[in-house]
Amino acid sequence: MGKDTYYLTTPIYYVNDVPHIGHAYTTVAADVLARWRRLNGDRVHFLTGTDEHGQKVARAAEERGMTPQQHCDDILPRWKEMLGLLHISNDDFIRTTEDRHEARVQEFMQRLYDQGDLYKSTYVGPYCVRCEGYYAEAELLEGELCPIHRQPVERLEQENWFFRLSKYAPALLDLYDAHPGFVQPDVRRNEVRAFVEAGLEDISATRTEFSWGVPCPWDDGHIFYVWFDALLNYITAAGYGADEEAFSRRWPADVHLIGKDILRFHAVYWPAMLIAAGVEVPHQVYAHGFLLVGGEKMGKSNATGIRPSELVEHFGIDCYRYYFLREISFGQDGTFSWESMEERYTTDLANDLGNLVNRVLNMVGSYRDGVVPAPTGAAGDAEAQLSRDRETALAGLAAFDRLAFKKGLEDLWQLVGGVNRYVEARQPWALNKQGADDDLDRVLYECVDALRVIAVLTSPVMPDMAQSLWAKLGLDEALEDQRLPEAGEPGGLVPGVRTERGQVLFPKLEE
RNA sequence: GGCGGCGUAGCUCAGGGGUUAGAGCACUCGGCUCAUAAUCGAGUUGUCGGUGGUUCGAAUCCACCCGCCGCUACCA
Repeated sequence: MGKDTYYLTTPIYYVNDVPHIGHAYTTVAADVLARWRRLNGDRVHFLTGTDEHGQKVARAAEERGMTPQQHCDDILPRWKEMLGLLHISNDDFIRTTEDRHEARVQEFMQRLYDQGDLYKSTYVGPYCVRCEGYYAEAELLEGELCPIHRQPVERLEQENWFFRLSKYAPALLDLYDAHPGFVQPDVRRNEVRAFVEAGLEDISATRTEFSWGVPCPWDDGHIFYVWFDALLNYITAAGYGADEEAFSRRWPADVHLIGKDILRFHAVYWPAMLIAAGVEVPHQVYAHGFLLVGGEKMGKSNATGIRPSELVEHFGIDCYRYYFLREISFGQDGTFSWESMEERYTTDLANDLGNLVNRVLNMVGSYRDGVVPAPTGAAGDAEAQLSRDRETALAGLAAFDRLAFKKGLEDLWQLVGGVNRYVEARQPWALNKQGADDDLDRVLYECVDALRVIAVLTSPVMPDMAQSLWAKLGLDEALEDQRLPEAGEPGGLVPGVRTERGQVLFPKLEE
């Protein structure tokens, strides 16, 4: 069995973090991409999960008087709640503390060890005695101080197993050059390439100063460095070493969606590990930008200031999902603000889309008792223009495959605006007064048929709204059974269906 | 310091050697009245960061300068 599945992943989230709009951003984008591929008929496997090992987790657990496992189990629901809140359609959820993961990690690392890619050496790093742990240089405060105790750290040596990363630098450079799409966007690829070209050092792959991790099978007292453990989730969850058939259908992953802060691990360490083990590398690592809040980088301090649940409560889940993808170019940093979210809600969703649905269904209701008529009147210039707008939307949405969500949504709104313009051009209220029944039938049919297409095309981004809209149209088939390109073609609507005006979509926000 | 990127309308941004520089939002005027005072049309605003250069011609290429940002390894 060869690969036949579109496999995409989010990072696995560190349990100690509190879910904030940054995590939600990556996850929603991945979900939209997953739903988009399903809409196009792909078999999709969408993975997310939690990263549960490491010293910080062990410390946090200790402070709470729990075992690390208890601590993780206790916090896990927060992350699962986020997925529920955002209506994420992941097919699997991996925890790095699961047996299916740990056993495969050990096998993978054993393989690297057996073939000589791991060797014992001495790691020297800044160590805080009171923390009983090492820090990254970047974490230290001014003057080599421990960030917690504000006391000088000392250089301490530790015997570790090192991964021969340097050996794979040429292979990595070949990879970046042969597959420019491996790291995206281009800026990020350039960074990664420059980093590797400057020369790689081998990296330590095990730790001994604490024990909360996957045990090293050939050397008691060593556990694997959490990044080796964490990155491997992408293959352990896909069936590596356990279900070779499933694995071969999914791997290599089509895309790992990540934030740019973890680019190096995904674009350097990860492919090097895979190349070493003789496993194919993923097709793409896509690093999106940061969300800025009030002009500042999202950090631990202001991250908790805006909770996804707060925004979902105020704007609704559909607007939440729509806003971040429409407002910000996915590969670049972008600014979140309450005001811009209100603006998107009001202009794009309430005025353009919600009102369009309402005005169309109201006319079908008053002129034809809610029943969609057959398009009897002749089609002319207005219909041709509407058709072009539909083409624009369909062609434009393909931008989603490049993770250019903003561009795709812009083009999709060309159709929303197009239907509004079409209504203005044909003035169904005038046709009704004149008793031009055939023409009116044509217009109403075209409008509802376009709404049908809009429901289909918006469904990856706003699945709830799309479902409500679909229900209003009274169609027999299920929305989730719709597939492109057929469902995007004109005339797919069967005359005679009974529409229901119902509740307005995206009612105006309260002041 | 090195490498890379950015600086275009009030705001967010697109474009990228060639006729009068674009989009959305905001704003102004007009039309319509089916609709969530929604919608549709028309219109206003720019020394395209600065200086110099290449060119018949530069916002678009080059150099330098100013301002901002990213990467420059073992927290995740």
